[in-house]
Amino acid sequence: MGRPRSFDEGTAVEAATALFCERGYDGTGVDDLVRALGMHRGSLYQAFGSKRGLWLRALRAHVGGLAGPDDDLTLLLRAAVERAPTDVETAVLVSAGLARIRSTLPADDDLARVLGERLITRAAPRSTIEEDR
Amino acid sequence: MGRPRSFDEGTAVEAATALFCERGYDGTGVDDLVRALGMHRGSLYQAFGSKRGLWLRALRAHVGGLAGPDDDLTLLLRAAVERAPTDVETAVLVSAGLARIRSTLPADDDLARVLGERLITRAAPRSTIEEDR
DNA sequence: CACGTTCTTGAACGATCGGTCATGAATAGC
DNA sequence: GCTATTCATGACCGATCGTTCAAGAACGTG
Repeated sequence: MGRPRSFDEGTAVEAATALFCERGYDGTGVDDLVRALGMHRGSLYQAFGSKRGLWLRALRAHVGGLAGPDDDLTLLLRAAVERAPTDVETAVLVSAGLARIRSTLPADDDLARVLGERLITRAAPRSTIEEDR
Repeated sequence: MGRPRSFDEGTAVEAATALFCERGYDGTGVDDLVRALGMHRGSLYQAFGSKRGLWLRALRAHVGGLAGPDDDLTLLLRAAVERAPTDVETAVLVSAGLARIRSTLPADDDLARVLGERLITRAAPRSTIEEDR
């Protein structure tokens, strides 16, 4: 019973994921989330409890969807570097994500190489995939 | 001429480096820096221009001191993931740092593996080096 | 000693931070 | 139609953000 929700929770989590990928956890304000998700502050806090709650939801979904080394690893990288050292729950989810990717690789120690490659690509001054022109 | 500085710039940059390593860029407030550096806000801004100025100073020093794959890469990792995507100067310094490490490795593509290993270690739920007990 | 210069000191700024709360609207069961 | 329950709405909170600024103290030079 009660008033029905006017937003789709999955869609909201996806939008939050996109924002967190682009600006990181600390770089994303609740106002940004409110704007991007198209919901109001109160609704956001009622649905997800806190900014961190929404972050964990997004990360959990991201990790659960990981299928192989070619997936987008942006959120996992940000989580590992920015949040894992100070947020245990994030660290646990990151571990799970790493395990998922590792299990799809021929050799266990290929994981480090895959992660390193992604990191190097993302950190390039002009973070463009194409290299010509 | 003029009044002499009451702090050592190198020491201040080192203290800032430690803080940025521990809490990241966004996670470190100017108040934190002021406390850790033992100087006042005005002095900090006069000496380094801005929080970002101090960050770039610290990162530049860190990158310049990189000698091999066994060095502490925390600041470089944080810079690559947290700042490089949105801060061109940071991205350039990260590139320089990566190049320095790569040049000390037998094969070029070993760099990715080294970085990935560090990332995995740092992201572990209990970020401890020892594994027993 | 007076002057120009550089650094110190700490109060103050507007902006933004994450989070809360009271009010009202929409639904289901009676 | 009444009640209970859930969600929407947006104003509001204190805290913290990065930054600026006016005043004064410490130096070298004339």
